[in-house]
Amino acid sequence: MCSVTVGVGRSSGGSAPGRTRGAYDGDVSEQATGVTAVVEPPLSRAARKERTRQALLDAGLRLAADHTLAAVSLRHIAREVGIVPTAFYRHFDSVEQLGLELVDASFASLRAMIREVRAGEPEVNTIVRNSVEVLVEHVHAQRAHFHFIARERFGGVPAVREAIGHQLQLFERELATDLARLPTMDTWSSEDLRVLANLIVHAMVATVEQLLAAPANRPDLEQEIMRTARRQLQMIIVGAASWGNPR
Amino acid sequence: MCSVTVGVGRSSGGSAPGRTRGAYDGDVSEQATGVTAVVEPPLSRAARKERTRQALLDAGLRLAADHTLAAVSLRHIAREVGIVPTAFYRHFDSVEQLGLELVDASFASLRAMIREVRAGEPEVNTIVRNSVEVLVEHVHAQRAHFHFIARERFGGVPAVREAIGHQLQLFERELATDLARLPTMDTWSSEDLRVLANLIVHAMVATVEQLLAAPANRPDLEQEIMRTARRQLQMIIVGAASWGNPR
DNA sequence: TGTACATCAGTGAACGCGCGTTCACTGATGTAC
DNA sequence: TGTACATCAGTGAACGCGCGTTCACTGATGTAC
Repeated sequence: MCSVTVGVGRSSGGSAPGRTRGAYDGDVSEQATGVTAVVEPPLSRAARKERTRQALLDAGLRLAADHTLAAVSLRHIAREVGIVPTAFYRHFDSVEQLGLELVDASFASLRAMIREVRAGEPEVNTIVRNSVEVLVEHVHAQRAHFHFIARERFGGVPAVREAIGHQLQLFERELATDLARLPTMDTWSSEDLRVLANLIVHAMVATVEQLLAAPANRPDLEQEIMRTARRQLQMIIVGAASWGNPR
Repeated sequence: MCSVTVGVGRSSGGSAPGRTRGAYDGDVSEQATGVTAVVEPPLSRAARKERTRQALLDAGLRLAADHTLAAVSLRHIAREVGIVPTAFYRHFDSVEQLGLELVDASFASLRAMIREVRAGEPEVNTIVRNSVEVLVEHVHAQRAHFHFIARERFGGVPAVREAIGHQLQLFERELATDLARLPTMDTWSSEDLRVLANLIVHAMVATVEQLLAAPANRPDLEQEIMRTARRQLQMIIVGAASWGNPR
C-alpha cells in the first residue's frame, strides 16, 4: 500500500533540500502514490556496497567521456552517484585506481567482440565483411568502453595509459596467431604476421575513433566509415596476401 | 665592462628570495664577473612582448607533454615563464587559445617534413625508405610538436581536438593528390586514393606514437619501429598497387 | 636635444571556488549467544 | 525468538591548497612637440 524506499543512511535533520537519502538508491520509485511502487527484497549490506561500487564505475566512465579521466575529480564522481566525497574511499583508493578497473572492463567488451568474429567462417572476404559489421555493432552497444579506450590511450593518467598500451599489445599478438590460420597466410613469417597485425589493429582503432566522432544523427556518415574500413581491410589483407616476397 | 641585464619590471623591495626581475629574461648571463657577459642591443617593447609570448607558447608545449593540456593551468605556465599569473592575459585570453596556436605551430612542423619527402624522386621503394627516415628525423627534431598532436588529438580540450582533426583531414587530402602522381596509381579512383591516404596517415600516426613511447636510450627499439613502419608502407603501397580490381 | 605626456607589459593583493584528504561520528545490518 | 555487541557504508565538519579572474598600480619605453 505504501511506497518502500530501500535507501541507506539516517534521514537528515531536514536542512538539505530535496534529496534526503544520501546514498545511491537505484531504480526504486520515489512517487508518493504507492500503486506503482515495487517492494524489493532487502539487499544485503554486501550487495548494497557492490551496487554503489558499480555506480561509481559507471559515473567515472560517463564523466571521462565528457572531459577526460585526468580532469574528473573524486568529488565529481561522488556527487554524480549521490554519496558524500569521503565515502568514495570505501570503494577505491583514488580515481586512478578506478580508472584501471575501467580499463579491464573496457577490454572485456573488446574481447567479447573478437570472440564473435572468430566464431565465423574463415574465408577472407567473409571475415572482412563480418569484422567491420561486428565492430560497428559493438561500438554502438559498448560506446562508452570504446570511447574510454580511445581517449585514455594517450590521456593524462600514466598508469591508465600504460595499462591500455599493454592490453592493446596482448590483443595484437592474439590477432597475429589468428591471421596465421588464414589459408593465404600460413607461409608467412611470424615477423610479417606481427607487422600485419599491428597495422590492422591501428586501422581498427582509427575506425573506432571515426565512428565515435561521427554525430549520432548521421547514418550516412557511418555507412561511409564502414565502407572505408572494409576497403582498407581488403587493401591490407587481400593486397598483402597476393603480394609476393617483400624486399 | 659590467654585465648588462635586460630584464623588465621594477626591482622588488627585496622580500622575494633569489630572483628579483619578474619577467622572462632570456639567456642573458647572470654572472657577476662581467668578462663573459654580452652587451645586447636593448630590445624594443614590441620585441620583448613577442619574446614573452614565445616563452609562454614554449612553456605550454613543455607542460602539455608532462600532463595533458587540459591539466595545465594558466598559473603553471606563468610560473614556468617567470611572470605573474595576471600578465598571461596580456598575451592570450585563455590556455585554450594558447593551445590553438600550438596546433598551428605543430602542423607547420609536419608540413615542413612533408615538403622534404615530396622533393625526393617519385619511385615507390625510394619513397617508402625516404618517408620513414624523414619521419623519424623530424620526430627527433620536433619531438614536442609531434607529441602535442598525438596526445591532444583526443585530449580534454574540445576546441584543440577539433582543430587537430581538421588539420589531419587537410593533410590526408594533400596526401591523396600526391599519391595520384605515382606511376602505379594514376588509374585509381579518387575514392580509393582517399581511402588509401587515410590508411597511410593512420599508420604514420601510429608510428609516431610508437616512436614517442620508446625510451630515448633504446636505439634498437627505434630501429625495430622503423623496420615495421617501412614494412607496413610496403604492404600498403606495393601491395595495394599490385592488387587488381577490388570487389 | 629636452621635456611633458601616453602607452602598456608586468605587478601584487584580493576574491570566491572546488579540490583531496583527515577525522570522529552514526545507525542500519549482521552475528553470537 | 530476543538481546547484546561488532561491523562498516555513508556522513559532515574542517583543513590547507591551487585555481581563474578582477582590479588599481607602477615605471620603463615610446612619442609628440
